[in-house]
Amino acid sequence: MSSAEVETANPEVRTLAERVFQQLQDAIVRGEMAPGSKITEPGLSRTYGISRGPLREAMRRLEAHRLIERVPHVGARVVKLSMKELLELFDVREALESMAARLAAEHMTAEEIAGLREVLAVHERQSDLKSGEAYYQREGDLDFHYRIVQGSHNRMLVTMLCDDLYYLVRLYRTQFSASGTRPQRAFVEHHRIVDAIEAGDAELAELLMRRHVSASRANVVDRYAATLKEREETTA
Amino acid sequence: MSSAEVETANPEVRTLAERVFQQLQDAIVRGEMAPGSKITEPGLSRTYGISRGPLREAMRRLEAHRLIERVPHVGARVVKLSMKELLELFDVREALESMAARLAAEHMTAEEIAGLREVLAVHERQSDLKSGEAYYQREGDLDFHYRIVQGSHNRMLVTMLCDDLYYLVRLYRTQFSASGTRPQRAFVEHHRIVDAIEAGDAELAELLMRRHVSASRANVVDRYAATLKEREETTA
DNA sequence: CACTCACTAATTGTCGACAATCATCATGAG
DNA sequence: CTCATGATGATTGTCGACAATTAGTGAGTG
Repeated sequence: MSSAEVETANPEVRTLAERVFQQLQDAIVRGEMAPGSKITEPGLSRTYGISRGPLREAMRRLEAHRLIERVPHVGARVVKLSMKELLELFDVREALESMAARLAAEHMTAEEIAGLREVLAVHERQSDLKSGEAYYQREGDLDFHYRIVQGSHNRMLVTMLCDDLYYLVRLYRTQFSASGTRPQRAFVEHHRIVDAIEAGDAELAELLMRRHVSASRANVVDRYAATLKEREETTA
Repeated sequence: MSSAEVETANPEVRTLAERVFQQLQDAIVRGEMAPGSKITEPGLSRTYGISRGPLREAMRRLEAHRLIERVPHVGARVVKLSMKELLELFDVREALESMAARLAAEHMTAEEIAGLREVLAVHERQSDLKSGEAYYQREGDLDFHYRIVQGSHNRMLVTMLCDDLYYLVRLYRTQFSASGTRPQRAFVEHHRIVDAIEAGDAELAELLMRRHVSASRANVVDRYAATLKEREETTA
Protein backbone atom coordinates (compact mmCIF):
# COMPACT_ATOMS: atom_id res chain seq x y z
CA MET A 1 0.00 0.00 0.00
CA SER A 2 1.06 3.58 0.14
CA SER A 3 3.30 4.84 2.86
CA ALA A 4 2.34 6.40 6.16
CA GLU A 5 -1.25 7.00 7.17
CA VAL A 6 -0.40 8.13 10.65
CA GLU A 7 -3.23 8.86 13.00
CA THR A 8 -2.97 11.24 15.87
CA ALA A 9 -2.71 8.45 18.41
CA ASN A 10 -0.25 5.91 17.13
CA PRO A 11 1.14 3.91 20.04
CA GLU A 12 3.87 2.78 17.70
CA VAL A 13 5.49 6.17 17.97
CA ARG A 14 6.50 6.83 21.52
CA THR A 15 7.38 10.46 21.64
CA LEU A 16 5.44 13.57 20.79
CA ALA A 17 8.27 15.09 18.82
CA GLU A 18 8.43 12.00 16.64
CA ARG A 19 4.69 11.96 16.09
CA VAL A 20 4.41 15.60 15.19
CA PHE A 21 7.41 15.26 12.91
CA GLN A 22 5.68 12.56 10.89
CA GLN A 23 2.44 14.48 10.81
CA LEU A 24 4.14 17.62 9.58
CA GLN A 25 6.19 15.66 7.07
CA ASP A 26 3.03 14.14 5.68
CA ALA A 27 1.17 17.43 5.62
CA ILE A 28 3.97 19.16 3.77
CA VAL A 29 4.52 16.41 1.24
CA ARG A 30 0.81 16.23 0.49
CA GLY A 31 0.69 19.93 -0.11
CA GLU A 32 -1.67 20.58 2.78
CA MET A 33 0.76 23.26 3.89
CA ALA A 34 1.32 25.68 1.07
CA PRO A 35 4.91 25.83 -0.18
CA GLY A 36 6.59 29.00 0.97
CA SER A 37 3.99 29.64 3.65
CA LYS A 38 5.27 30.73 7.01
CA ILE A 39 5.24 28.42 9.98
CA THR A 40 4.75 29.92 13.39
CA GLU A 41 5.54 27.91 16.48
CA PRO A 42 2.61 29.11 18.58
CA GLY A 43 0.31 28.33 15.68
CA LEU A 44 1.46 24.77 15.17
CA SER A 45 1.69 24.34 18.91
CA ARG A 46 -2.03 25.06 19.15
CA THR A 47 -3.17 23.06 16.14
CA TYR A 48 -1.30 19.96 17.27
CA GLY A 49 -1.97 20.48 20.94
CA ILE A 50 1.59 20.18 22.12
CA SER A 51 4.04 22.58 23.66
CA ARG A 52 6.78 24.29 21.74
CA GLY A 53 9.57 22.08 23.07
CA PRO A 54 8.90 18.89 21.12
CA LEU A 55 7.58 20.98 18.26
CA ARG A 56 10.90 22.73 17.86
CA GLU A 57 12.69 19.38 17.85
CA ALA A 58 10.36 18.16 15.13
CA MET A 59 11.03 21.30 13.14
CA ARG A 60 14.77 20.78 13.50
CA ARG A 61 14.34 17.36 11.95
CA LEU A 62 12.18 18.77 9.15
CA GLU A 63 14.90 21.31 8.52
CA ALA A 64 17.52 18.57 8.27
CA HIS A 65 15.28 16.77 5.78
CA ARG A 66 15.03 19.94 3.72
CA LEU A 67 11.28 20.17 4.06
CA ILE A 68 11.32 23.52 5.82
CA GLU A 69 13.78 26.40 5.82
CA ARG A 70 14.61 28.28 8.96
CA VAL A 71 16.22 31.64 9.62
CA PRO A 72 17.35 32.33 13.18
CA HIS A 73 15.13 34.76 15.04
CA VAL A 74 12.94 35.13 12.00
CA GLY A 75 11.01 31.96 11.42
CA ALA A 76 10.47 28.92 9.26
CA ARG A 77 8.79 28.45 5.91
CA VAL A 78 7.68 25.39 4.02
CA VAL A 79 10.25 24.73 1.34
CA LYS A 80 9.41 25.86 -2.16
CA LEU A 81 11.31 23.97 -4.82
CA SER A 82 12.52 26.04 -7.70
CA MET A 83 13.15 24.51 -11.09
CA LYS A 84 16.87 24.80 -10.45
CA GLU A 85 16.64 22.89 -7.20
CA LEU A 86 14.44 20.28 -8.82
CA LEU A 87 17.07 19.62 -11.45
CA GLU A 88 19.70 19.42 -8.72
CA LEU A 89 17.57 16.81 -7.04
CA PHE A 90 17.49 14.80 -10.24
CA ASP A 91 21.27 14.88 -10.53
CA VAL A 92 21.64 13.57 -7.02
CA ARG A 93 19.05 10.90 -7.65
CA GLU A 94 20.85 9.86 -10.82
CA ALA A 95 24.07 9.39 -8.88
CA LEU A 96 22.59 7.58 -5.90
CA GLU A 97 19.98 5.46 -7.64
CA SER A 98 22.34 4.20 -10.31
CA MET A 99 24.67 3.13 -7.53
CA ALA A 100 21.73 1.51 -5.77
CA ALA A 101 20.83 -0.42 -8.90
CA ARG A 102 24.39 -1.63 -9.22
CA LEU A 103 24.49 -2.82 -5.63
CA ALA A 104 21.04 -4.33 -5.97
CA ALA A 105 22.23 -6.43 -8.89
CA GLU A 106 24.99 -7.72 -6.65
CA HIS A 107 23.15 -8.24 -3.40
CA MET A 108 19.43 -8.59 -3.99
CA THR A 109 17.94 -11.87 -2.83
CA ALA A 110 15.59 -14.03 -4.87
CA GLU A 111 12.65 -13.08 -2.67
CA GLU A 112 13.37 -9.40 -3.07
CA ILE A 113 13.53 -9.78 -6.85
CA ALA A 114 10.24 -11.64 -6.80
CA GLY A 115 8.71 -8.78 -4.84
CA LEU A 116 10.03 -6.36 -7.41
CA ARG A 117 8.43 -8.34 -10.21
CA GLU A 118 5.18 -8.31 -8.28
CA VAL A 119 5.27 -4.53 -8.15
CA LEU A 120 5.68 -4.42 -11.90
CA ALA A 121 2.78 -6.83 -12.31
CA VAL A 122 0.58 -4.55 -10.24
CA HIS A 123 1.57 -1.64 -12.41
CA GLU A 124 0.70 -3.62 -15.50
CA ARG A 125 -2.76 -4.39 -14.21
CA GLN A 126 -3.29 -0.76 -13.33
CA SER A 127 -2.20 0.27 -16.77
CA ASP A 128 -4.82 -2.05 -18.21
CA LEU A 129 -7.47 0.00 -16.49
CA LYS A 130 -6.66 3.60 -17.18
CA SER A 131 -4.15 2.80 -19.84
CA GLY A 132 -2.04 5.44 -21.43
CA GLU A 133 -2.26 8.50 -19.28
CA ALA A 134 -0.63 8.80 -15.92
CA TYR A 135 -1.03 5.29 -14.80
CA TYR A 136 1.17 4.67 -11.90
CA GLN A 137 2.01 8.19 -11.18
CA ARG A 138 2.05 8.61 -7.51
CA GLU A 139 3.29 6.01 -5.08
CA GLY A 140 3.64 3.17 -7.53
CA ASP A 141 6.67 4.53 -9.26
CA LEU A 142 8.33 5.31 -5.96
CA ASP A 143 7.52 1.81 -4.71
CA PHE A 144 9.61 0.44 -7.52
CA HIS A 145 12.57 2.66 -6.83
CA TYR A 146 12.11 2.15 -3.12
CA ARG A 147 12.52 -1.60 -3.40
CA ILE A 148 15.61 -1.38 -5.52
CA VAL A 149 17.24 0.93 -3.03
CA GLN A 150 16.40 -1.50 -0.25
CA GLY A 151 17.87 -4.25 -2.37
CA SER A 152 21.20 -2.48 -2.36
CA HIS A 153 21.57 -3.57 1.27
CA ASN A 154 23.42 -0.34 1.91
CA ARG A 155 21.83 1.23 4.95
CA MET A 156 23.33 4.64 4.36
CA LEU A 157 21.99 4.70 0.83
CA VAL A 158 18.59 3.54 2.01
CA THR A 159 18.42 6.29 4.58
CA MET A 160 19.47 8.99 2.18
CA LEU A 161 17.04 8.03 -0.54
CA CYS A 162 14.05 6.60 1.26
CA ASP A 163 14.08 8.82 4.33
CA ASP A 164 15.16 12.04 2.70
CA LEU A 165 15.10 12.40 -1.05
CA TYR A 166 11.94 10.48 -1.82
CA TYR A 167 9.96 12.82 0.38
CA LEU A 168 11.33 15.68 -1.65
CA VAL A 169 10.37 13.86 -4.83
CA ARG A 170 6.82 13.49 -3.59
CA LEU A 171 6.77 17.11 -2.54
CA TYR A 172 7.85 18.14 -5.99
CA ARG A 173 5.13 16.04 -7.57
CA THR A 174 2.45 17.81 -5.61
CA GLN A 175 4.02 21.22 -6.06
CA PHE A 176 4.40 21.00 -9.80
CA SER A 177 1.26 18.88 -10.05
CA ALA A 178 3.40 16.68 -12.22
CA SER A 179 1.15 13.79 -12.90
CA GLY A 180 3.06 10.82 -14.15
CA THR A 181 3.79 11.38 -17.75
CA ARG A 182 5.68 9.26 -20.26
CA PRO A 183 3.99 6.09 -19.04
CA GLN A 184 4.83 3.25 -21.37
CA ARG A 185 8.43 4.13 -21.79
CA ALA A 186 9.11 4.28 -18.07
CA PHE A 187 7.31 0.99 -17.71
CA VAL A 188 9.56 -0.69 -20.25
CA GLU A 189 12.60 0.82 -18.61
CA HIS A 190 11.54 -0.57 -15.26
CA HIS A 191 11.28 -4.03 -16.74
CA ARG A 192 14.71 -3.87 -18.30
CA ILE A 193 16.23 -2.74 -15.03
CA VAL A 194 14.74 -5.70 -13.20
CA ASP A 195 15.99 -8.01 -15.91
CA ALA A 196 19.50 -6.70 -15.44
CA ILE A 197 19.28 -7.04 -11.69
CA GLU A 198 17.99 -10.57 -11.95
CA ALA A 199 20.81 -11.44 -14.32
CA GLY A 200 23.25 -10.06 -11.78
CA ASP A 201 24.58 -7.64 -14.37
CA ALA A 202 25.60 -4.80 -12.10
CA GLU A 203 27.03 -2.57 -14.77
CA LEU A 204 23.98 -2.84 -16.97
CA ALA A 205 21.58 -2.27 -14.09
CA GLU A 206 23.52 0.83 -13.15
CA LEU A 207 23.54 2.14 -16.70
CA LEU A 208 19.84 1.53 -17.23
CA MET A 209 18.87 3.17 -13.96
CA ARG A 210 21.03 6.10 -14.82
CA ARG A 211 19.32 6.52 -18.16
CA HIS A 212 15.94 6.05 -16.54
CA VAL A 213 16.43 8.88 -14.07
CA SER A 214 18.08 11.01 -16.71
CA ALA A 215 15.16 10.52 -19.09
CA SER A 216 12.77 11.44 -16.32
CA ARG A 217 14.74 14.59 -15.75
CA ALA A 218 14.73 15.47 -19.43
CA ASN A 219 11.00 14.93 -19.51
CA VAL A 220 10.54 17.37 -16.66
CA VAL A 221 12.64 19.93 -18.48
CA ASP A 222 10.55 19.53 -21.62
CA ARG A 223 7.27 19.85 -19.81
CA TYR A 224 8.53 22.89 -17.97
CA ALA A 225 9.61 24.56 -21.18
CA ALA A 226 6.21 23.74 -22.67
CA THR A 227 4.26 25.26 -19.80
CA LEU A 228 6.48 28.33 -19.91
CA LYS A 229 5.78 28.79 -23.59
CA GLU A 230 2.09 28.18 -23.10
CA ARG A 231 1.87 30.65 -20.29
CA GLU A 232 3.60 33.19 -22.46
CA GLU A 233 1.11 32.75 -25.24
CA THR A 234 -1.92 33.05 -23.00
CA THR A 235 -0.68 36.24 -21.42
CA ALA A 236 0.28 37.68 -24.78
CA MET B 1 43.51 23.30 22.75
CA SER B 2 40.62 21.07 23.58
CA SER B 3 37.04 22.21 23.53
CA ALA B 4 37.55 25.33 25.63
CA GLU B 5 38.41 27.59 22.73
CA VAL B 6 35.30 29.14 21.23
CA GLU B 7 34.15 31.32 24.05
CA THR B 8 30.65 32.43 24.66
CA ALA B 9 30.95 35.53 22.51
CA ASN B 10 31.08 34.53 18.89
CA PRO B 11 28.97 37.07 17.01
CA GLU B 12 29.08 34.86 13.94
CA VAL B 13 26.83 32.25 15.48
CA ARG B 14 23.68 33.75 16.83
CA THR B 15 22.01 31.00 18.74
CA LEU B 16 23.15 28.74 21.54
CA ALA B 17 21.84 25.61 19.86
CA GLU B 18 23.86 26.40 16.76
CA ARG B 19 27.00 27.07 18.75
CA VAL B 20 26.79 23.94 20.83
CA PHE B 21 26.03 21.94 17.71
CA GLN B 22 29.26 23.05 16.08
CA GLN B 23 31.24 22.45 19.26
CA LEU B 24 29.88 18.96 19.64
CA GLN B 25 30.39 18.23 15.97
CA ASP B 26 34.00 19.27 16.29
CA ALA B 27 34.56 17.33 19.48
CA ILE B 28 33.13 14.16 17.99
CA VAL B 29 34.99 14.39 14.71
CA ARG B 30 38.26 15.04 16.52
CA GLY B 31 37.74 12.00 18.66
CA GLU B 32 37.57 13.98 21.88
CA MET B 33 34.38 12.12 22.62
CA ALA B 34 35.01 8.42 22.50
CA PRO B 35 33.03 6.56 19.83
CA GLY B 36 30.23 4.58 21.37
CA SER B 37 30.37 6.51 24.63
CA LYS B 38 27.09 7.54 26.11
CA ILE B 39 25.91 11.11 26.06
CA THR B 40 23.79 12.36 28.92
CA GLU B 41 21.88 15.57 28.58
CA PRO B 42 22.47 16.81 32.13
CA GLY B 43 26.17 16.12 31.68
CA LEU B 44 26.56 18.07 28.46
CA SER B 45 24.24 20.71 29.81
CA ARG B 46 26.68 21.33 32.64
CA THR B 47 29.90 21.15 30.64
CA TYR B 48 28.63 23.61 28.05
CA GLY B 49 26.77 25.78 30.51
CA ILE B 50 23.45 25.81 28.71
CA SER B 51 20.06 24.42 29.48
CA ARG B 52 18.73 21.23 28.00
CA GLY B 53 16.42 22.95 25.53
CA PRO B 54 18.95 24.19 22.98
CA LEU B 55 21.12 21.18 23.78
CA ARG B 56 18.41 18.80 22.67
CA GLU B 57 17.97 20.74 19.45
CA ALA B 58 21.69 20.50 18.81
CA MET B 59 21.56 16.77 19.48
CA ARG B 60 18.69 16.39 17.03
CA ARG B 61 20.88 17.97 14.38
CA LEU B 62 23.80 15.73 15.28
CA GLU B 63 21.48 12.77 14.94
CA ALA B 64 20.38 13.90 11.49
CA HIS B 65 24.05 14.19 10.52
CA ARG B 66 24.64 10.64 11.73
CA LEU B 67 27.19 11.70 14.33
CA ILE B 68 25.20 10.40 17.27
CA GLU B 69 22.59 7.67 17.59
CA ARG B 70 19.56 8.09 19.78
CA VAL B 71 17.07 5.66 21.25
CA PRO B 72 13.87 7.14 22.69
CA HIS B 73 13.76 7.15 26.46
CA VAL B 74 17.16 5.50 26.61
CA GLY B 75 19.79 7.95 25.49
CA ALA B 76 22.31 8.91 22.86
CA ARG B 77 25.74 7.55 22.01
CA VAL B 78 28.52 8.85 19.84
CA VAL B 79 28.41 6.94 16.58
CA LYS B 80 30.87 4.12 16.17
CA LEU B 81 31.54 3.27 12.56
CA SER B 82 31.83 -0.40 11.79
CA MET B 83 33.83 -1.63 8.83
CA LYS B 84 30.58 -2.42 7.05
CA GLU B 85 29.30 1.12 7.50
CA LEU B 86 32.61 2.54 6.43
CA LEU B 87 32.40 0.65 3.16
CA GLU B 88 28.83 1.84 2.72
CA LEU B 89 30.11 5.35 3.13
CA PHE B 90 32.64 4.77 0.39
CA ASP B 91 29.96 3.52 -2.00
CA VAL B 92 27.90 6.63 -1.40
CA ARG B 93 30.94 8.83 -1.85
CA GLU B 94 31.79 7.08 -5.09
CA ALA B 95 28.32 7.81 -6.43
CA LEU B 96 28.12 11.41 -5.28
CA GLU B 97 31.68 12.52 -5.88
CA SER B 98 31.86 11.10 -9.38
CA MET B 99 28.70 13.03 -10.16
CA ALA B 100 30.27 16.09 -8.59
CA ALA B 101 33.35 15.72 -10.77
CA ARG B 102 31.19 15.45 -13.85
CA LEU B 103 29.25 18.58 -12.97
CA ALA B 104 32.45 20.36 -12.01
CA ALA B 105 33.88 19.68 -15.44
CA GLU B 106 30.79 21.31 -16.90
CA HIS B 107 30.34 24.27 -14.60
CA MET B 108 33.57 25.14 -12.84
CA THR B 109 34.86 28.64 -13.49
CA ALA B 110 38.43 29.49 -14.43
CA GLU B 111 39.05 31.00 -11.00
CA GLU B 112 37.80 27.90 -9.26
CA ILE B 113 40.05 25.71 -11.37
CA ALA B 114 42.98 27.96 -10.54
CA GLY B 115 42.19 27.56 -6.86
CA LEU B 116 42.12 23.84 -7.32
CA ARG B 117 45.53 23.88 -8.93
CA GLU B 118 46.78 25.95 -6.04
CA VAL B 119 45.65 23.29 -3.61
CA LEU B 120 47.59 20.70 -5.55
CA ALA B 121 50.66 22.94 -5.52
CA VAL B 122 50.45 23.21 -1.76
CA HIS B 123 50.25 19.46 -1.51
CA GLU B 124 53.28 19.11 -3.72
CA ARG B 125 55.31 21.42 -1.50
CA GLN B 126 54.21 19.52 1.57
CA SER B 127 55.17 16.26 -0.06
CA ASP B 128 58.65 17.68 -0.64
CA LEU B 129 59.07 18.01 3.09
CA LYS B 130 57.89 14.79 4.61
CA SER B 131 57.81 12.98 1.33
CA GLY B 132 56.52 9.50 1.04
CA GLU B 133 54.54 8.74 4.06
CA ALA B 134 51.23 10.26 4.86
CA TYR B 135 51.80 13.62 3.35
CA TYR B 136 48.55 15.37 3.02
CA GLN B 137 46.55 13.10 5.13
CA ARG B 138 44.25 15.21 7.11
CA GLU B 139 42.48 18.24 5.79
CA GLY B 140 44.47 18.59 2.61
CA ASP B 141 42.88 15.71 0.84
CA LEU B 142 39.43 16.82 1.87
CA ASP B 143 40.21 20.34 0.68
CA PHE B 144 40.69 18.97 -2.78
CA HIS B 145 37.46 17.02 -2.78
CA TYR B 146 35.70 19.89 -1.10
CA ARG B 147 36.55 22.30 -3.89
CA ILE B 148 35.46 19.96 -6.61
CA VAL B 149 32.12 19.47 -4.95
CA GLN B 150 31.71 23.22 -4.70
CA GLY B 151 32.63 23.44 -8.34
CA SER B 152 29.65 21.31 -9.23
CA HIS B 153 27.46 24.32 -8.43
CA ASN B 154 24.84 21.90 -7.19
CA ARG B 155 23.74 23.13 -3.78
CA MET B 156 22.10 19.90 -2.80
CA LEU B 157 25.21 17.95 -3.61
CA VAL B 158 27.36 20.44 -1.74
CA THR B 159 25.20 20.16 1.34
CA MET B 160 25.16 16.39 1.30
CA LEU B 161 28.89 15.98 0.88
CA CYS B 162 30.42 18.96 2.63
CA ASP B 163 27.94 19.33 5.48
CA ASP B 164 27.27 15.66 6.11
CA LEU B 165 29.50 13.01 4.62
CA TYR B 166 32.85 14.74 4.96
CA TYR B 167 32.38 14.98 8.70
CA LEU B 168 31.82 11.25 8.73
CA VAL B 169 34.96 10.79 6.67
CA ARG B 170 36.95 12.79 9.18
CA LEU B 171 35.40 10.85 12.02
CA TYR B 172 36.41 7.61 10.37
CA ARG B 173 39.97 8.84 9.94
CA THR B 174 40.31 9.53 13.63
CA GLN B 175 38.49 6.36 14.65
CA PHE B 176 40.55 4.04 12.51
CA SER B 177 43.62 6.22 12.94
CA ALA B 178 43.90 5.87 9.22
CA SER B 179 46.73 8.19 8.38
CA GLY B 180 46.80 9.00 4.72
CA THR B 181 48.35 6.11 2.96
CA ARG B 182 49.03 5.47 -0.71
CA PRO B 183 50.39 8.97 -1.17
CA GLN B 184 51.93 9.30 -4.59
CA ARG B 185 49.26 7.45 -6.41
CA ALA B 186 46.47 9.56 -4.97
CA PHE B 187 48.46 12.66 -5.82
CA VAL B 188 48.75 11.64 -9.45
CA GLU B 189 45.07 10.79 -9.55
CA HIS B 190 44.21 14.22 -8.23
CA HIS B 191 46.22 15.84 -10.99
CA ARG B 192 44.54 13.82 -13.68
CA ILE B 193 41.13 14.70 -12.35
CA VAL B 194 41.93 18.38 -12.46
CA ASP B 195 43.23 18.00 -15.99
CA ALA B 196 39.97 16.42 -17.06
CA ILE B 197 37.95 19.14 -15.37
CA GLU B 198 40.02 21.86 -16.97
CA ALA B 199 39.54 20.23 -20.36
CA GLY B 200 35.81 20.19 -19.75
CA ASP B 201 35.77 16.45 -20.24
CA ALA B 202 32.88 15.57 -17.97
CA GLU B 203 32.84 11.87 -18.67
CA LEU B 204 36.54 11.47 -18.03
CA ALA B 205 36.45 13.53 -14.85
CA GLU B 206 33.60 11.38 -13.60
CA LEU B 207 35.39 8.17 -14.44
CA LEU B 208 38.64 9.24 -12.83
CA MET B 209 36.96 10.40 -9.66
CA ARG B 210 35.08 7.18 -9.50
CA ARG B 211 38.28 5.18 -9.76
CA HIS B 212 39.96 7.45 -7.26
CA VAL B 213 37.35 6.88 -4.58
CA SER B 214 37.12 3.21 -5.46
CA ALA B 215 40.89 2.80 -5.11
CA SER B 216 40.78 4.55 -1.77
CA ARG B 217 38.11 2.12 -0.68
CA ALA B 218 40.10 -0.87 -1.85
CA ASN B 219 43.09 0.45 0.05
CA VAL B 220 41.06 0.64 3.22
CA VAL B 221 39.91 -2.93 2.72
CA ASP B 222 43.48 -4.10 2.25
CA ARG B 223 44.75 -2.31 5.32
CA TYR B 224 41.89 -3.66 7.35
CA ALA B 225 42.58 -7.21 6.25
CA ALA B 226 46.24 -6.70 7.08
CA THR B 227 45.56 -5.45 10.59
CA LEU B 228 43.15 -8.31 11.14
CA LYS B 229 45.78 -10.82 10.11
CA GLU B 230 48.43 -9.11 12.21
CA ARG B 231 46.21 -9.06 15.26
CA GLU B 232 45.53 -12.73 14.76
CA GLU B 233 49.19 -13.55 14.69
CA THR B 234 50.05 -11.60 17.80
CA THR B 235 47.29 -13.19 19.80
CA ALA B 236 48.21 -16.65 18.50
C1' DC C 1 22.04 -20.86 44.40
C1' DA C 2 19.43 -18.88 40.67
C1' DC C 3 15.55 -16.34 39.45
C1' DT C 4 11.73 -12.97 39.95
C1' DC C 5 9.97 -8.85 41.23
C1' DA C 6 9.48 -4.50 43.39
C1' DC C 7 11.82 -0.30 44.51
C1' DT C 8 14.97 3.43 43.80
C1' DA C 9 17.73 6.55 41.37
C1' DA C 10 18.80 8.72 37.28
C1' DT C 11 17.71 10.15 32.69
C1' DT C 12 14.62 11.47 29.13
C1' DG C 13 10.23 13.77 27.60
C1' DT C 14 7.20 17.65 28.22
C1' DC C 15 5.47 21.95 29.78
C1' DG C 16 4.76 26.87 30.89
C1' DA C 17 7.03 31.29 31.63
C1' DC C 18 10.55 34.81 30.82
C1' DA C 19 14.06 37.26 27.95
C1' DA C 20 15.94 38.60 23.42
C1' DT C 21 15.14 39.68 18.78
C1' DC C 22 12.71 41.06 14.75
C1' DA C 23 8.81 42.97 11.66
C1' DT C 24 5.32 46.50 11.37
C1' DC C 25 3.52 50.74 11.60
C1' DA C 26 3.20 55.33 12.84
C1' DT C 27 5.53 59.60 13.26
C1' DG C 28 8.35 63.20 11.93
C1' DA C 29 12.18 65.45 9.30
C1' DG C 30 14.12 66.66 4.97
C1' DC D 1 6.08 63.00 -0.99
C1' DT D 2 9.93 60.01 0.38
C1' DC D 3 12.84 58.27 3.57
C1' DA D 4 14.74 57.61 8.10
C1' DT D 5 13.62 56.60 12.95
C1' DG D 6 11.64 55.13 16.91
C1' DA D 7 7.59 52.59 19.66
C1' DT D 8 4.83 48.26 19.71
C1' DG D 9 3.35 43.84 19.01
C1' DA D 10 4.40 39.25 18.04
C1' DT D 11 7.61 35.54 17.46
C1' DT D 12 11.72 33.15 18.48
C1' DG D 13 15.34 31.67 21.90
C1' DT D 14 16.21 30.08 26.54
C1' DC D 15 15.43 28.45 31.04
C1' DG D 16 14.00 25.77 35.18
C1' DA D 17 10.65 22.50 36.96
C1' DC D 18 7.57 18.54 36.68
C1' DA D 19 6.00 14.01 34.73
C1' DA D 20 7.07 9.58 32.41
C1' DT D 21 10.07 5.95 31.39
C1' DT D 22 14.06 3.12 32.01
C1' DA D 23 18.14 0.73 34.08
C1' DG D 24 20.13 -0.96 38.16
C1' DT D 25 19.87 -2.78 42.85
C1' DG D 26 18.58 -5.54 46.30
C1' DA D 27 15.47 -8.34 48.84
C1' DG D 28 12.74 -12.31 48.81
C1' DT D 29 11.30 -16.91 47.16
C1' DG D 30 11.40 -21.38 44.68
